Amino acid sequence: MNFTTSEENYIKAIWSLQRFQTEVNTNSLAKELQTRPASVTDMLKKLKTKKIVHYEKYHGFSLTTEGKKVALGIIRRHRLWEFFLSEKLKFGWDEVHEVAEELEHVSNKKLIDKLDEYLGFPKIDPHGDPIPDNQGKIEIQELLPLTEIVNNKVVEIAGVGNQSTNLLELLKHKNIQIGTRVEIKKRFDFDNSLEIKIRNIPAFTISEQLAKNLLVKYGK
Amino acid sequence: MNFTTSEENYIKAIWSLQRFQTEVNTNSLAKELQTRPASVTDMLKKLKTKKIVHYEKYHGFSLTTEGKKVALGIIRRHRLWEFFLSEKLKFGWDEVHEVAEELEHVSNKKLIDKLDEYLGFPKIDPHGDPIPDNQGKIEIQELLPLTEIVNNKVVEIAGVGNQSTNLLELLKHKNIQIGTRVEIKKRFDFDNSLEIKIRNIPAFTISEQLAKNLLVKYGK
DNA sequence: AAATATTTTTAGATTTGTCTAAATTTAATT
DNA sequence: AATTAAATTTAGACAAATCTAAAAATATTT
Repeated sequence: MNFTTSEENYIKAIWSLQRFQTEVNTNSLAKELQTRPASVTDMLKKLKTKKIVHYEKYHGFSLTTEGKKVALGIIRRHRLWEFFLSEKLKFGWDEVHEVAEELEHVSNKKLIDKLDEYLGFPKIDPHGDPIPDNQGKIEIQELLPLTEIVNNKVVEIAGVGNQSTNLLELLKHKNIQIGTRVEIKKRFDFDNSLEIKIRNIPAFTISEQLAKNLLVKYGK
Repeated sequence: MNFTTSEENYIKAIWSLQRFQTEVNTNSLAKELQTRPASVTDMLKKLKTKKIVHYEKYHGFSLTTEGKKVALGIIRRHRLWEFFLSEKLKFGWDEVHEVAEELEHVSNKKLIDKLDEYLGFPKIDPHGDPIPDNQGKIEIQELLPLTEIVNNKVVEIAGVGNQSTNLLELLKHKNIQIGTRVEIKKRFDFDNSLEIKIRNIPAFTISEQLAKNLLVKYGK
């Protein structure tokens, strides 16, 4: 089945929200998509008839098995284009998301599979997120927010909590990237800010807000 | 200014038709876009308010200077993607057009300029059409009479030597149009007639006289 | 130049995706 | 449990892009 750009954006947004909150609701989806709750309700009805979401009015919603499959297809396209933009066209890792948002809606399957092959079947996009393969299989990554890590343990940044320009701008300024190794040196109870240390750079503090959005690989 | 996918398709189609027929009319544009004349009229009104076309009702239309500029931007994106698909992703030359039709509507300027650079600033797309540069400059196509082309090379008819009714009648009868792709299969020295092949039609011969008046696109 | 044919435009509907404002349902609080 | 607050949905409207059918303008033919 084919989906409009708008439908795809809804499906993708539901998928994203489902990862962090089991319960997805109309208001949070509206906020995520920068639209109105009434518009979300309208689209949910449509996606229900297409068997993409389970939905009973006033009682929340979630992606069906088919819906998840569709979502992973969109995520695959998005992340492959991000990889292409970063690796081949030399875009900064903080610039790729926005462009990939547009490219992801070109849904020609052959195009995406050939792009995948051309890129060498990459497993991880420039933000550290796993890229689903052409069967929709995705490697599950165990990532924890930096706030959960004990002091003095070196961990590697492997993802970010969201893709907002504001967050990415801040990370760029602070020179934090995917792959950067950090350790927490001190915690300040006053505002829950953290003093962190990156190799070759003097220690500096970051806000609780930021720390929550830095997802790190947790050594098993 | 930004344009919808639909607007861009109209602009591109007008540009294409303008190349071959000085006079573009509602019906031919409707046919080109596989839509209805009434829809064309609606869109023309819209494009007029955006200063993309000169248009007086019942009296034809054409792209403004601005409209031509926009058209060349779309053509540039289309042809760069075609080149990418063919050169990098190894699509067949007959498959690239369809995919490029979708990619061309992603109008991020930085993306296109970086893609151009990555591809080595190509001048010609896989169909032999020139690619406008980032200033919108396009190399004028060199057209050659079919008689100058070697055997077994597929070329596209892009013009005719003269506009006589007799010639046009003959072309119509033989089902040869602008855009028709032909290749020469055999040459007969006796009268310099050519056996030519058009896709889906059995090969047939044409006179030297006619071949001299068929102008074709010559890559490079 | 009158009649006919063709082309183009208008009028009014339809679909998609959105909105506001009001109504309804569910959740939270007293 | 009744009231208030919050979340969600409905009703009705709108803009974009399309369509059909009919009307209007232009072109062609007799």
